Amino acid sequence: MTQAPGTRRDIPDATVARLPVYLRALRALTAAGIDVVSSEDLAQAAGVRSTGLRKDLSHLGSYGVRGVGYDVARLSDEIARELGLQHDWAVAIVGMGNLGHALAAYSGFATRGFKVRWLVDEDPEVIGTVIAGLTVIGFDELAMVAGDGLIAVIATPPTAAQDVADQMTRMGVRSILNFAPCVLQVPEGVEVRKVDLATELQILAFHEQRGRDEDDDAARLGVHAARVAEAAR
Amino acid sequence: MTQAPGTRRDIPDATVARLPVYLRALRALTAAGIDVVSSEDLAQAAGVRSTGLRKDLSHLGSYGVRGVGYDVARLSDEIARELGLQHDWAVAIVGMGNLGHALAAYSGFATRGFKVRWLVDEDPEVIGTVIAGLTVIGFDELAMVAGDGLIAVIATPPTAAQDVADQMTRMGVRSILNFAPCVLQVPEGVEVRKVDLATELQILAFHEQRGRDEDDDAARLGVHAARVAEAAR
DNA sequence: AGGTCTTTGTGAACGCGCGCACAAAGTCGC
DNA sequence: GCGACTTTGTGCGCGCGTTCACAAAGACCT
Ligand SMILES: NC(=O)c1ccc[n+]([C@@H]2O[C@H](COP(=O)([O-])OP(=O)(O)OC[C@H]3O[C@@H](n4cnc5c(N)ncnc54)[C@H](O)[C@@H]3O)[C@@H](O)[C@H]2O)c1
Ligand SMILES: NC(=O)c1ccc[n+]([C@@H]2O[C@H](COP(=O)([O-])OP(=O)(O)OC[C@H]3O[C@@H](n4cnc5c(N)ncnc54)[C@H](O)[C@@H]3O)[C@@H](O)[C@H]2O)c1
Repeated sequence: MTQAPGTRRDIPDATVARLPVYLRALRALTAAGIDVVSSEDLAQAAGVRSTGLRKDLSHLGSYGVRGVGYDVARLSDEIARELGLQHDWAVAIVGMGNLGHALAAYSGFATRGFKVRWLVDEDPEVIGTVIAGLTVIGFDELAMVAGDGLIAVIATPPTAAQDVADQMTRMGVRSILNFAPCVLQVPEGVEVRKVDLATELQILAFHEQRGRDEDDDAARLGVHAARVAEAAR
Repeated sequence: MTQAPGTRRDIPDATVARLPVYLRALRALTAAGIDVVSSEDLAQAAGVRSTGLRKDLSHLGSYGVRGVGYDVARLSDEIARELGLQHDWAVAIVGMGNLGHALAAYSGFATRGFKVRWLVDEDPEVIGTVIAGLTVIGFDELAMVAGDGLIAVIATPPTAAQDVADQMTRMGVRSILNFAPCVLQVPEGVEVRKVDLATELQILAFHEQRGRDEDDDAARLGVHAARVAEAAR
């Protein structure tokens, strides 16, 4: 590695998006009692090519041992550090409907560096109720307690999402995960990631149809070939 | 357009991933009573650049009118056709826990070309119960009724996901949306898309930390500059 | 009917990310 | 200790996607 400690490294977005997958695979290896892994095996577990994995890891320094592989614990720590997961991040879920309930009850956040700390809604009927051990609060209350580095999850209807995003950014939130199927306008410096299930299904539908059309083509070509053969004799 | 009707067009993956967003924006315009839109305005609504939007649309043919813009209804139809949304697609949700319940109750699928037709679980306690108007069934029952073009949504714990995927592919499913945080191995020709919330949050955490570090750097540089200034006088 | 003006569609340049090939480095056997 | 073997780290080329610049096409005004 030619990287001085403490120096800012610019890691490609594509690599950053894969680091969580590597981290998950590494945790699974730890749980299985494996403490050294080759790039080939780890790549297999993460569903990528080994050469790509090595290039990704090279961006955070050279923590592998040639002829041996990577120390699972060491690499886990390095990736976690790079992702900023030494400490838990506080999460606020906004919109406690069907989806908000499921998210509040989800145990997968706590094991991966996040603590759902606030549940927020607008409906006076919902505010004050207890969900998964947390009392639902309103925006005014959140504005008073929200600290730096809070991550907001928007699970309101799309009609309310922009308004919610505006309020969150006003109180200093710079990271938003949006489940509402709509485009959010946010100020410079605020990062939005979206999860859109219907969009995912529509992409699947496109390929499903394409596969079906290709089958049709194959059938047509088969018929055509048969006709040619018939005409030829 | 230099494209003969009925010819297979190869549309870039990146474009396919954006078509659903355009379609959603177009539907909103229809609802607002707008029937002609410029690439500039549509791009704004979709959160992309107008030049990129036009290039995307050019892949499906030239349906715009120069000097005017695009006919909203016409373009909606063309995109829906391209995505294979003339008819609804049947969806089976596997794993009726917290997330499965929320998905089954979600109204956003029906309005965007999908019909949740089967709810599947393994637990005998859950099989036979009615959720959102549908009776939960087991795999054996699904295998008997599942038709061609079925899209499977996996909402089971990650430990069960691979097994579920195997069973689904065996019964001919070629499109899977996976919510379990794990990598799925599937045969050639089967398309898997994954939704991993913890991964999304970790990507946000990375940028959040990076922003924080940059603030630190700015502060440090400020201190440094002050010291330099002090030393200079 | 002709001119102007708006907006589309596309060729070309650019940058990024992926895959390949290979050298460097370190381990293990003898 | 030395050689063979394993596995990492990286320079390079290629293909894809995004952006830019501009010409073509049609509407609208006079
Ligand atoms: N349910 C799902 O499985 C699912 C799946 C994908 C996407 N989504 C999307 O997630 C969002 C939530 O879905 P849902 O099914 O939970 O909806 P829901 O109607 O059940 O719940 C919405 C909640 O948001 C609250 N809310 C409304 N406006 C608010 C505001 N301004 N501030 C704070 N809270 C507000 C409401 O009081 C309600 O509790 C929707 O945008 C939906 O499209 C849901
Ligand atoms: N709850 C959330 O908000 C949330 C968010 C993100 C991801 N996830 C992921 O989604 C998945 C489901 O989460 P959940 O909270 O609903 O879990 P859950 O434990 O509440 O429900 C899991 C359900 O799957 C069923 N199941 C288990 N094995 C099965 C099998 N082999 N075949 C069919 N059904 C089977 C169980 O009977 C149960 O009903 C998990 O992988 C979780 O990590 C959940």
